Amino acid sequence: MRGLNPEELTRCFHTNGSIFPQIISAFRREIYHYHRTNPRPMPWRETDDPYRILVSEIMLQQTQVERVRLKYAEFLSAFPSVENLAAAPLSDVLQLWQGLGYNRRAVALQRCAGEIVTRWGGQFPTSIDGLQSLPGIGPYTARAVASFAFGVADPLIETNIRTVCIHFFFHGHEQVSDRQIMPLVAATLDRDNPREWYYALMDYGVMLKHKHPNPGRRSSHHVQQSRFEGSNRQQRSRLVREVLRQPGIISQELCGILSAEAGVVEQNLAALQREGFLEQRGAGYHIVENKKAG
DNA sequence: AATACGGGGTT
DNA sequence: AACCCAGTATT
Repeated sequence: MRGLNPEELTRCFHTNGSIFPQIISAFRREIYHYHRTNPRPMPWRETDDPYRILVSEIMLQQTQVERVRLKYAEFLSAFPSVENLAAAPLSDVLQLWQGLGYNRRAVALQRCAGEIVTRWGGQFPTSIDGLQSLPGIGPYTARAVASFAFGVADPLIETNIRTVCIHFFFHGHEQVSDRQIMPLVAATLDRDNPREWYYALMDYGVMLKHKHPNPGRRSSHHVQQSRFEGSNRQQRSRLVREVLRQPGIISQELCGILSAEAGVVEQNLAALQREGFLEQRGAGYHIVENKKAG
């Protein structure tokens, strides 16, 4: 039986504008109790290696845990170290990434590895600012890596944490912004063990979504996504797959295979070049190749 | 502040 | 079919 009543917590928080120590303790007990009694083992929770943690965090952006498990093992087996990833052909990285979604994450991750090797001497930056200066690493991922790899306790928000806070502290509220949620994350954070605390909070959020209509819908940042079938995202992903399958393929052939209009294909090709996926040699399109030293 | 970005699993 | 996903970069 839960000792925390969302209505009561919400009223208490909003009439005082702050949260009492007793409430913080009770909240932590509830979250940690669930975490202890419902373990969710994950390989990236069993390491302190920043490289392994970064790989997991990039894969987990907008992607569910169960879908990441397999790719994660495969990826680390293919690219066991940051040096290894930095030196790998982008086409290998993209090939392995297929099925995970959001290919640009793979491009960013490899660039990130390159910068860590060349600009940071192979050592990960340990500060949030240093991490966030790297490609593909934003406010959440910088703090996640800092917390999970280096024990840095700094408030962070992602979808599960948002869900938990809205459920307990914004009962009956709509259009809740992250700006409103952040003080709660900061106040309740277990500064002695941010890593375990965040794991627990995230697991609790996942559970809540199974038991209630997703409280995350009451976030002001919640957006309904456009359909994938027939979208440009779909075209673009097929285009990348085709260039992986047939390096050097030309625009005209792509139009045929994808049964798409030339204008659409040209536009996607141009965007993929700008974003560092593709390069054109003669008429043919290739996945970008590493510059060779010497 | 809005959009684009993947793709598969769950309801 | 709709909904969801350990977000980020660009407009």
